[in-house]
Amino acid sequence: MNLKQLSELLGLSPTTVSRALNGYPEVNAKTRSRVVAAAREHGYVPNSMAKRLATGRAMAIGHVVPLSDHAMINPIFAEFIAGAGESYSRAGYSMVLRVVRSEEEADTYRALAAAQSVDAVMVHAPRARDPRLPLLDELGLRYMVHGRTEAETGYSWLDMNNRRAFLQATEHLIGLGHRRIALLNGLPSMEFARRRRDGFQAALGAAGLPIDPAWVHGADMTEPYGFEAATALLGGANPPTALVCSSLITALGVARAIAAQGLVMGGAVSVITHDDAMDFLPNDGPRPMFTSTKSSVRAAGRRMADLLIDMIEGRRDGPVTELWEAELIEGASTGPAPL
Amino acid sequence: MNLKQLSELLGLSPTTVSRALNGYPEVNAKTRSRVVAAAREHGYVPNSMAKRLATGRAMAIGHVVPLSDHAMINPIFAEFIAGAGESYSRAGYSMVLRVVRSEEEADTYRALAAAQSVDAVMVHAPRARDPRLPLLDELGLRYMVHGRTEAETGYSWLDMNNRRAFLQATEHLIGLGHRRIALLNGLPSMEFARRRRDGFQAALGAAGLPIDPAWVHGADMTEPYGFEAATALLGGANPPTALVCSSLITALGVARAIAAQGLVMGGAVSVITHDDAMDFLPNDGPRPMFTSTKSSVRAAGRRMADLLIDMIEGRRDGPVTELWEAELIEGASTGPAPL
DNA sequence: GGATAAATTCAAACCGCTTTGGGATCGGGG
DNA sequence: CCCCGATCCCAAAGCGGTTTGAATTTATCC
Repeated sequence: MNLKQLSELLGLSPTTVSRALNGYPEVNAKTRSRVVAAAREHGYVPNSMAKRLATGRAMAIGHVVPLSDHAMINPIFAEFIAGAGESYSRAGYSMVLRVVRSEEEADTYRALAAAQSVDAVMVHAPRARDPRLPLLDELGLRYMVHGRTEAETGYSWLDMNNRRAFLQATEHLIGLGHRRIALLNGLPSMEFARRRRDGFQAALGAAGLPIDPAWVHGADMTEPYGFEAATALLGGANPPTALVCSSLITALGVARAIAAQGLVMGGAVSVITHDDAMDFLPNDGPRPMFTSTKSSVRAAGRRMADLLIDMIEGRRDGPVTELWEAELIEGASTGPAPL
Repeated sequence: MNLKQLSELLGLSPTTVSRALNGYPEVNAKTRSRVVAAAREHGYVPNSMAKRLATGRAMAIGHVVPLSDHAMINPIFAEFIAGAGESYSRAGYSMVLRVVRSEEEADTYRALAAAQSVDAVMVHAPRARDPRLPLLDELGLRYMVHGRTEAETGYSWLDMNNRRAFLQATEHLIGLGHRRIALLNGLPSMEFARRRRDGFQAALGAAGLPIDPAWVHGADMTEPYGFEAATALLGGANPPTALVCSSLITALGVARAIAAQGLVMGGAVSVITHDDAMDFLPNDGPRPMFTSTKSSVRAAGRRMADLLIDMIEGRRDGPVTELWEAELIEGASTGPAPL
């Protein structure tokens, strides 16, 4: 059933039927309800391609994820997708996902722009000076960044206050008497990791504690990474009494390492981790397993999608930025520093 | 730059330019190379909506994920998406993801079909008799199922041999002398979980071991689920000496529970888990942490996308089915049953 | 060299919707 | 009673491609 057939069936012109269904004012209320009823009855839904072609709006938002970059296709990304997808669906948009080899990334953006396949794109995991932003500016493709680059103005972004979260986490440990604290960060090339390290080091500096570069690690946030890094750290001479960790997954590896050494987490060794609130790893309840700085990536995805759609539809303009604060939640993994 | 502009610029008709770019034979080789060169030079890319409207092919594959169903938006789903996305991109398709409330699921399929927004859909996490399949048949929407329903014919699917994997895993434990074995399965409503339980019970039955329903658990495969179920099992009277587990994530919770009881995994308690090969939880190396039945979900996504595209493009027809065998890999989590 | 077949190219119709620019139709005011 | 502005509806022209059917060129053969 297409528009023409429906209009013939109703004895109306396609024009009127189209207007009736799209809520234009110049159609009689009676006519409109007749049209709407018929459309529903016959299950008429406008052909999406025809509609998109005619309106020039793709009703879609692109996500380009480079393949070689392991850190992207991970549970955190999945959470974001879930949140954004929720908002997209609610607004009638669809998500266009392209998984490409990283050397094809730029061309993929070009193609998306040239083919007008999407109304905007979402940019994930920015670097300090990310080449994607100037490219997208050049292409005239609207975008929003999850996270920030080094610069914080001139584009739309939503970010967690990584620096402050890690500052607070570290201060929390210092407040518990810890003096020897290590950091298991994400990939150093990622801007979020830089900011987290900044916060971590700022807290140490403010407390007059030395910063040992050997105690600052950075890698893809896997479970074995946590295990191995923690094992090495704890096995060294004069080991740290506390660890700050960038991901709950890595923290699980840390917990495993601590147990393997016969130590007790929250006793001899304290751990505090950032928690992206993934629902297959709930770290909650009255006494969560880990003390954490928590911020829901899914909620961020939802919010960013809403904002981006507002921009696309002209309800909001100019770069919009939002900085979210993580919540420090006390769990079982921290305790006073051992004497 | 659109087709008309490009053709004027070349002094050719849109017809010829279109044909030249799409590889039709009835165009002079010289003309073709001239057209191709000009297109590349001016960065001409056909408007995707116009092309899709004209050809009637959406060049997109839909994934509808119901929101309330927590089990779907999880790392396993993300892996699948990554694999399928890879194939889609290679073939020029895009993935259309719709995250909807479960009560909207059917209507979403109807809308996708009516609007002709996708050429096919991928069906995830089927139940024994999944209402989606008859719906899709009725809508005439092509689809492929990741997993199987109770029935195994009449539709296209790719599945892991869940029954045999769990049969072998259980046999492996029995071979090590274990007599008291528990199962931590996925959600019982899922068909894959039923098949896994079948395999598990078949192995017990074949060995003449009793099947204690209290030792068969089923839930969303989270980490705390593993911890709690294992804690309860191990804390009981006459506890199991081995556990079969449906997911590496849950297995991590099990490992934590074992450590918390002061037991040694692979010693007093053996664990064998299914491993979907998620790259943030690599369970490999010369001596992986867990003995596992391994099957890459990402590879499954890749393969299914390839098959589905073959069907869409007419290179293959009739229901196609593929049954993958998981690989049993010995790790550190299993050992002979304690005396 | 002209007829005939093959190789190229083109004009126009079409995909299914939106939207512009008019026409009817109707009610109210002068 | 006639005119004018609303109100409601419609024909036709896009949107930017593909594809059919026909026209034009070029090559081939007697």
